[in-house]
Amino acid sequence: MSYYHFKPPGLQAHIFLKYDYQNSTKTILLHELIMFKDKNEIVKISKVKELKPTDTSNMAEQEILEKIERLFVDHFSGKLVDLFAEIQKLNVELDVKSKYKSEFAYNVLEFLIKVKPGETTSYYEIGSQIGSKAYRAIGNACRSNPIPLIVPCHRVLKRNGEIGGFMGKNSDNEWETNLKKEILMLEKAKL
DNA sequence: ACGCGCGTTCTAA
DNA sequence: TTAGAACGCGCGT
Repeated sequence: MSYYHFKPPGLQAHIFLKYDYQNSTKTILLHELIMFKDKNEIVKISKVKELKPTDTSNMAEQEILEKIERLFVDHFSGKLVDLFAEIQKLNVELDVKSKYKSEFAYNVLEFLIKVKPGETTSYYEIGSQIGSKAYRAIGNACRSNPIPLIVPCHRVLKRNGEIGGFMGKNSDNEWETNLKKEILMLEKAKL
């Protein structure tokens, strides 16, 4: 298990990818995307999870990671990229099934990937689409999303227009909720 | 501001 | 392993 770190200019967050590189197939299996306020947190997590940094001697691996980074840089510089669709065109497999194990959570995921940059939805709307009134449970499913941004849980708002929580935090003026707002602004979504 | 609803996770047998 | 209590990026009143 390895990690790759970068920071898109314009976004107030560092991005940390946790992945495995399969040498035989030259593909990357992406397990997790984590966002951090500052770089120190990244060092902490990588130690705890016993992750090795990217093997910069492996050109094929490095190349895929830089392509992924480019997509994020483009996206947050205003060129609105469908990250889920574009990353699938690279030699990357998204490891969503290990976290989205229940049928319920998988339904939420399937709906989320249809929400494109600049659009928003609500927990209520997801509920009516998947035939459930468990709005809080939908929130929990979004929270367990292993790859935020790529699976766009940040585009889900409360029905009354409030921002709602993000990455475990739900009170105003937390770094996480401000980040959610910032991302949506960069995506030029109507709030 | 309070009660509700319901999938998931935690906890104690 | 299994029931049941507790917990939540919410909703309606």
